[in-house]
Amino acid sequence: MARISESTVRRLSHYYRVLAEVEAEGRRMISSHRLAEREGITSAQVRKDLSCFGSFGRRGLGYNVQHLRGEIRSILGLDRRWRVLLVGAGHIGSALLAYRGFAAQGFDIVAVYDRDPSRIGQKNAGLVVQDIADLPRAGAQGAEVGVIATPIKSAQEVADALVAAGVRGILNFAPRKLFVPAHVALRTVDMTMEFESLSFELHQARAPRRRRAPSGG
Amino acid sequence: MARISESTVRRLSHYYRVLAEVEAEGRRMISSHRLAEREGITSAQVRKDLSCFGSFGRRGLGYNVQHLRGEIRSILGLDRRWRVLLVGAGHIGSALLAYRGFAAQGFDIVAVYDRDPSRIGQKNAGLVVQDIADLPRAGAQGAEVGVIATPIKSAQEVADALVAAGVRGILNFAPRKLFVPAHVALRTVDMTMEFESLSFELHQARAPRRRRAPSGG
DNA sequence: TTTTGTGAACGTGTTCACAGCG
DNA sequence: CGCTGTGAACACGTTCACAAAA
Repeated sequence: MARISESTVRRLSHYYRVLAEVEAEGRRMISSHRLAEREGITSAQVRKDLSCFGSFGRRGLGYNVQHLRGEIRSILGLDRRWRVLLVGAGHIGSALLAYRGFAAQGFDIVAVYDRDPSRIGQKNAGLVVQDIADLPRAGAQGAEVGVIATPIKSAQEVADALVAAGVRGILNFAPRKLFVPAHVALRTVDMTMEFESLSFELHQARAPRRRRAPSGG
Repeated sequence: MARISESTVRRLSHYYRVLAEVEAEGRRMISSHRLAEREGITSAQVRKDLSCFGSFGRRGLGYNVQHLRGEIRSILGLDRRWRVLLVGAGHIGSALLAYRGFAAQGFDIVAVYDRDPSRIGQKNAGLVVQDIADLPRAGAQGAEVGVIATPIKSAQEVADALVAAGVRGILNFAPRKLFVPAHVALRTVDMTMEFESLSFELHQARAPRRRRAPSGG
């Protein structure tokens, strides 16, 4: 199997969600064209993405919704459960704990850690917040994934601890680049960056081609 | 000025944050090489990105940290404030309200809306949650940005309402593709997708090149 | 005829490599 | 000599266009 691009995987995620909707609507088949339409991309892109993993469609008919959804679930590894360690019981951490969507997709938060003594021992969404000093023992829990929801300055340190605890993947919500060994998968959700990117576009829209003088031609 | 790629803008965000750190460390100058190192990219990339907007460095010396940071702040439009409407006072919405980082970067949430009667009228981080039915009047508040922190099924409808209310940019936290007019900037933060992308990579790492038979060659 | 699957063409973003300046 | 700024080379992802299958 050829190398799969990050963009393809992202779109697979989208297809998966669209297929859930389409299945709920009661449709049995869907063409690459319709699938593309709902994602705002081209049908060729859809077919190319799917062809990385096999031939799931039938010429002249399209794709069987239920079957394709099952295939993508399997490709994305969503047909199994992942044990997750959450570090940081602040606003974002609490939001993640409360969000039921992750459990629905196979991610079970099995432990929560924090550094703040006032949070340690508190119960949050059914889990008792543990001292981050106990994290190294977490490997024994068999968790494969770590989520970092701490302030920026602790993020790299926490990442190191998670790696030492034996996780194979990290989802980082702190807005900074983290360095992890090659065998550890890393994804970063950087809301700050999205805000700034939005700010850039809004700013550009007002003054699309300024050079030096604000009043100049 | 040539068209700026999305990736360049994202990296600008990163440079901006690194420069803040570097400035706090008391350094006066920084080379593209050092800047790149801290972001895990190449120095050519840094220079190319910056050259889209001007010549901020000095050959043989590098870039003045404070000056470059100011330039990027201006490029990203962070030297002004943006008025933000938040829709959805659930877990994510509350986390955003409580997060002080946004205000620090120029984003002021000026109003919060929800559909749930049990939330409407409640005070959240100093703001009274308003009925989403009152959103159309929001245009009068002069808000330029809308944040969608609602469940998936309401997201498109809320986007339409925000556009009608006159926002020029939307930051979407609901995991689905939204359709907005061309003059409205849109960014989506899709945590679910990041989880699934992580799941894919972890899954792949286990069985990197399977075909059909799990036991076959 | 409809729609997939895919090589080829195309466009965009990244890296290289070096001229030019300090 | 050190480091920036940048055209040229390269790699990668997207779109086109069509043969093959239903």
